Amino acid sequence: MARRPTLKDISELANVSEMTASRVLRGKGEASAATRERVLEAAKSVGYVPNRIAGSLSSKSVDLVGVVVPSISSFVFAEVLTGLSNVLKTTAMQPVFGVSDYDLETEETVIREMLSWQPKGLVVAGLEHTPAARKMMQNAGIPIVEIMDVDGDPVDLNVGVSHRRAGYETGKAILQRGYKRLGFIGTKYPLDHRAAKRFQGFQQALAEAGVILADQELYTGGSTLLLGRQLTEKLLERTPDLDVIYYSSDTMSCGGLMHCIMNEISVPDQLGLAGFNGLDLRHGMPMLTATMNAYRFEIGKRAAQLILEHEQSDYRAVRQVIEFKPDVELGDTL
Amino acid sequence: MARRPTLKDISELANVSEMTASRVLRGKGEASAATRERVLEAAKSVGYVPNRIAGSLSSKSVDLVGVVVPSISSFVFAEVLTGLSNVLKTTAMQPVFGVSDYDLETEETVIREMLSWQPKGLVVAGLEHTPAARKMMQNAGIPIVEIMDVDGDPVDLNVGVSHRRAGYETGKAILQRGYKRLGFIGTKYPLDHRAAKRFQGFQQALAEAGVILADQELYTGGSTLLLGRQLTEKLLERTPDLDVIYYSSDTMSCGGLMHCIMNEISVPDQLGLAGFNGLDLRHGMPMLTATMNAYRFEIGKRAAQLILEHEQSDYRAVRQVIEFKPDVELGDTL
DNA sequence: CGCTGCGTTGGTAACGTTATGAATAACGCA
DNA sequence: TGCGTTATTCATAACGTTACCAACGCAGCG
Repeated sequence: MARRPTLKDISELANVSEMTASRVLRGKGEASAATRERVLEAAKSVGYVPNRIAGSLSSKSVDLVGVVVPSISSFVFAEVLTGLSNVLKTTAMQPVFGVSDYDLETEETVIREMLSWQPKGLVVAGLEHTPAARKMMQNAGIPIVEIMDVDGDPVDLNVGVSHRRAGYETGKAILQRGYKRLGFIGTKYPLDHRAAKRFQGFQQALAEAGVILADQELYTGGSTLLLGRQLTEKLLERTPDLDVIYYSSDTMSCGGLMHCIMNEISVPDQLGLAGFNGLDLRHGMPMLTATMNAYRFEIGKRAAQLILEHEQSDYRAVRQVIEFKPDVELGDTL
Repeated sequence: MARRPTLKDISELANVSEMTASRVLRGKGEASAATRERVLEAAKSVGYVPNRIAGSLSSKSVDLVGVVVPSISSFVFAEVLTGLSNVLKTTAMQPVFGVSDYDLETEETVIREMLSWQPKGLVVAGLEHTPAARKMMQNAGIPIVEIMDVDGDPVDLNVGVSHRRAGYETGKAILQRGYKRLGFIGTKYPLDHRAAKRFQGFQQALAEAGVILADQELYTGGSTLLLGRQLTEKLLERTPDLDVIYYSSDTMSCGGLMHCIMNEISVPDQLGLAGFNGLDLRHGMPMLTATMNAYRFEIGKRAAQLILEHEQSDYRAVRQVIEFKPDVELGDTL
């Protein structure tokens, strides 16, 4: 009653060796119809569930893929995970998730935790890690895919977009549309390295055009519509002559749009708005906000595919970079 | 070079037994400062990562909690996972996720997969499962927490809200506000059992008041703002005299609100709107839509806590139900 | 100086499964 | 009927770690 049934129980019930039972249950190798029948019957009767831990230890192979992301509450990573999971579910692989909370020390712990399960591959968000984490990943002997960002020095495989480029291109597009008084609303670094890179790229575009950022508003924590509304209001109160705002996320820029609608600020004439991510949310809004797609779903998919492609026993890092190069989408708000 | 270092390598490097090395690395039991030093040094020098598979097999205990949800792209489950992960990260437990895609056969496979890792507990969304899945969960000998929904017969532990009640209460609230011509926009069952239950509860409230649903629009797939806008438009075109619409999700009702704003339909006078979930999104909108909170975050938290509380070697199902009973929040749109 | 006790350390045997190659049974053919 | 083959089946040894208990060495004490 108490103990979980093991292969041994099955084999005794079916009057075969453990080995034969194991083969029948896994569908590997030959077995006579009669034996197969008896084993299957025995397994069913006791509700046998194999012990993968023992199996993996013995076969030295695990059907797990580790995934480490900074957060799961954000849409961004939820979509990456969806892409990943869509690919993996066509195989026997199972994803194991860990959350780093935008903290590199936590990330190191989570990565160690993941690797200790000897997964077939590891997907990690971002290119910034502690030296110890980097070393572990280098020595892991499995494909490591760093995702989202390509601005940096990857350990092994790398799939993402250039956030520096995203900020730069958006900055240029804004200037090209004739805006002069630029504002910025974004997260406080150094928590979010990618947001910081977008800001740097943005600043570079301004610098090249000899334009100075008129004002900015920084926040910590998640992006929400409400916060976007509130910070837009605050920024405009302080600097009423802004004619465009660049947000570090579409959620925030849509919040900004809400503020404009509620206060009859005409977009994009009186105020232009631009965000980042290419979120679906934008399509429900009264106006389509400007953005640059972050290819979240595709990145997840590609990361999973890379791991499947590189699955082999003695793996060595290959340092392949896959960069998606989205264009600025002006929408109706620039 | 090729092989991953094992405890044996460490023990040879540090000139101690494997047992001593193991104890030092786990911080269990005593060891002299000198030995500890040498072992730690050796482990660091070769970048030792323990093999949890072997460890778990030996100690017969795994620090995993299985989680099976229908989808991760939806906010709803992302928040549940956040709550869960927030609690688990204060412990040594690690969540392992599986996605069932709203398909019971897939769910059965995923549950079997999860259980084969001998997790400390299993969290599953919903109360509807295949008979085989139910049986596996009953025999698992670990705490099983069915979440989201309490309208049904749980295998063991159960945390959620009554969706039947949610639909019923919302229906009553709508009628109480004096609305006469009621419309409904929701997902096509039987995919989403919970949405179906909300609809049933809603219908019951109408029936009790002798009111007949004036019109409805059903859809499959995820809820988005855009779809909410489109279906609202379609429904109103077909039945222009509707004075209120109940949506099976806040995402959809917010989309409906967008439609109203863009078409100068006055809310809540000309048209009332009500949704479900208590999504954060609502707070960024020009008006706060009516809703009923689904306690997503709390459910995740509570599920994790239940598993921690019931963690013990020979576990027997206890059949405890924890029901959250949110009130209808009228917001500005009813 | 020998004995007791405690702080350390090590040896051995699991844990439940699978890989491997050997053993057995069954079969076909001459 | 006997032998070579092939189809099944099995016994054994891992896999890397931890639990359990025995053994060791040293300090303190009589």
